Amino acid sequence: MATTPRARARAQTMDEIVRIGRRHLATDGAAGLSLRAIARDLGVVSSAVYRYVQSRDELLTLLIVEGYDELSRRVEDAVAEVPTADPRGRLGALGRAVRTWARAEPATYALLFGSPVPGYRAPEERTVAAGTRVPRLLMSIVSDAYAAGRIDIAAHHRATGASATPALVSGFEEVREAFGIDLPDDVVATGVLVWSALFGCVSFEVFGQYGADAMGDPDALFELQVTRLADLLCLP
Amino acid sequence: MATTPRARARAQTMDEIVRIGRRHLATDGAAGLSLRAIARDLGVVSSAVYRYVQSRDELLTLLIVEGYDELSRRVEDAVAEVPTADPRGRLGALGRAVRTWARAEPATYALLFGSPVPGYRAPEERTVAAGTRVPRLLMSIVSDAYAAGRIDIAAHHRATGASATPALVSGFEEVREAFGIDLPDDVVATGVLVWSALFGCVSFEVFGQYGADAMGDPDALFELQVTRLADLLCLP
DNA sequence: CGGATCTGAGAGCAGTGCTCTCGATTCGAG
DNA sequence: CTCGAATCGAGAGCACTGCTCTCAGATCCG
Repeated sequence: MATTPRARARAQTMDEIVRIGRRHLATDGAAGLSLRAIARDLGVVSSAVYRYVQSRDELLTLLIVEGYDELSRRVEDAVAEVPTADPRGRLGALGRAVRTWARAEPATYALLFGSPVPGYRAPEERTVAAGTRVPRLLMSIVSDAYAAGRIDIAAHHRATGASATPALVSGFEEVREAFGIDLPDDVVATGVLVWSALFGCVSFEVFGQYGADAMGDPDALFELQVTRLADLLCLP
Repeated sequence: MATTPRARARAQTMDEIVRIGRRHLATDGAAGLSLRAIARDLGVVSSAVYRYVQSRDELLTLLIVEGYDELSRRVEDAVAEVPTADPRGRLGALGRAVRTWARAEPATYALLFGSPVPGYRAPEERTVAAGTRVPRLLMSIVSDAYAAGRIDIAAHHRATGASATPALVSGFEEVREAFGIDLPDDVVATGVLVWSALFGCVSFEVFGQYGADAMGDPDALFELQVTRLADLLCLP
């Protein structure tokens, strides 16, 4: 199908809107994202933008999906460079990729993992697929290591211990299904914890919770944290 | 000094502004916080509130400080109910208190620990003191346990291992000083990790990163996560 | 009592998201 | 090639925001 000039122009304008939106997001943050400002940068009157983007929230959704995709791509590329036989290295690569991207694109990171934008409800059918790629990859790293018998189960049980596992958590069946993994409950739980903890560390750093420069060497601190998270999974 | 009627009225109005602000924060989120709306609820014209609050950011700061204070009070109360000799119980109480408050006041929690409000810079001299009470308490739990010889150092070193400690992290001297603790580097690092991880877990839950109801039983999941974090510190 | 201070009202400026209408352009079927 | 239909940009307009300014009245205090 020969794309008509009009369709071409439309796609081009659409791209440019998202591009300018990304720039404004990086500059002024999510709350400062203004369709009128985008229209100005586009050299067009404000109402014209509404021919392309239904609303401000629609643009937000576009930026969210693109953000997830970009983060996922970076993370997947980084992990792919480490052999499957080195789960600890793969987890480290994943963590470093997340942190590097978050520091490079703090506004987009905040849009994805920070406070939900009030009044904005992400349409799940458009964002979940993009948003689960990273946790899926993390779980697959754990799953591969477990399947290959490379998780020190004895150590894992020594750490988690029957008495230390307070209650059987229901609902992990859905997690197993959603992520296509087959791991025992305690390993799944630890995986979820590592996932949350990783983003907790990155968020604290990106959002400035550590307070100015309280932590002398953020890089070294993060390396240490990632190592401890791998310890938590008893990865070799 | 006998407080004049005018001073009394002023303090009262001030309180009411903050009270209404808190309500709006819970209802519409930080971005939806509008001085004009507050003025309306106060039955006063918009410019009048500027007699009490210098700007919207000033109000934000007031709400932030109050949020930190409230959270800290809850956490300290919860921890105080557990004897010092039970560090694991104290850590659990701390975590549960944070999570309970965060779920009860998601908007305030987001204001404190979510994406930084764009264009808003928290005046450190007013927020850091309030903001460090919880991490200070967490560190003191760890410190007390360590001083009492109740951290299984052998297990801790088995987990962290010399080879697993990638690099010496400089800057922990400042942390030790700021928190008034005297712990070896690896224990400090683990404490910081536990702190970040705890808020990562809570943030993921409050901000809906787990996706709708993917996790069947959030309470049980959190208990499990807190237990694993205590394991990470090798607490008894 | 009377000057100084504080307070609320109101108008106004610049910005926002979003809707509507109205010409002009472009598309595609006849 | 033509003509109706679809698309597009411009502009005005509505309701809202933060914030500033001025003005009149209330209150304080020496």
